[in-house]
Amino acid sequence: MVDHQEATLDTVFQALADSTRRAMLRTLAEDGEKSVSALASPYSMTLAGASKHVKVLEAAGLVRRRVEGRIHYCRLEAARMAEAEAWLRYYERFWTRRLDTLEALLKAEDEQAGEGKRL
Amino acid sequence: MVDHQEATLDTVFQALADSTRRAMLRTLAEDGEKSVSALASPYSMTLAGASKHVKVLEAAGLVRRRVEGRIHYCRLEAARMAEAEAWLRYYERFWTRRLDTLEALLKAEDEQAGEGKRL
DNA sequence: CTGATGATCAACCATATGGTTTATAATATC
DNA sequence: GATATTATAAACCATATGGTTGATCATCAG
Repeated sequence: MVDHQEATLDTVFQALADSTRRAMLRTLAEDGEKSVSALASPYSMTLAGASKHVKVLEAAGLVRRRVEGRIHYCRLEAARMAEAEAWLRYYERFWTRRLDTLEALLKAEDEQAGEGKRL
Repeated sequence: MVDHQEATLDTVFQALADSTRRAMLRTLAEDGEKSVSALASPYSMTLAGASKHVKVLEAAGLVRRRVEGRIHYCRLEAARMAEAEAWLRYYERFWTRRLDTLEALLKAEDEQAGEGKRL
């Protein structure tokens, strides 16, 4: 059980340790479903290269694929990030002494990302 | 600036993508300062191997080193995790949506069934 | 000074990673 | 059927990674 979780954290953190893949996840978060070539288009990289990145994300459980004809539609599967975030959250108490700095960071991130999410 | 942040996320996530290094960080969080060999002792690995892991953590800014005589004392530098956690936190809404929905459901049910109910 | 200890460095090895090119499979379109 | 489009697969390449062994350095204890 614990081993499985450790392996999951390995693959998730590994998948996140590449800026192209992180940008792909961000695109999926913003735009919803996208084909592989649509995901690939922003990058100066062959389609085959981008396809491999998508495969890494899929293997990490961060992306789900739905094949329709010759098009592979990808969508974000964010749940897998929960474990990673929980892992990091444990360490929050070690940096929250500088609470102001953190709060500023999160607030900036929040305003940049979540528009009109308030109820 | 953004590039620098991306590079930081690269190295931090990369450093976290190894269970030995994550365990070392946990040890430092629990026990405070530890020497390199003390950090290495739980693992069936040469001291040189463990030393390389410590170096990776140090390069990622997750560990600080204080040399005293021949002993290198390491301590956790958790602040660097804040960016990584902030990055992940953006995606929280994609996995908590189900919880939000559930919560709304329960709240409606609660209001319909029992008045003045405490949360 | 001698020897043991804590740690790094350098060289090496096997495998993984990020990328390419070329080929192939599957599906649209003409 | 012929051809173009979407995507993967396979082979390859350079570099990175996780680990080892052996040498070296610095320091502490006799």
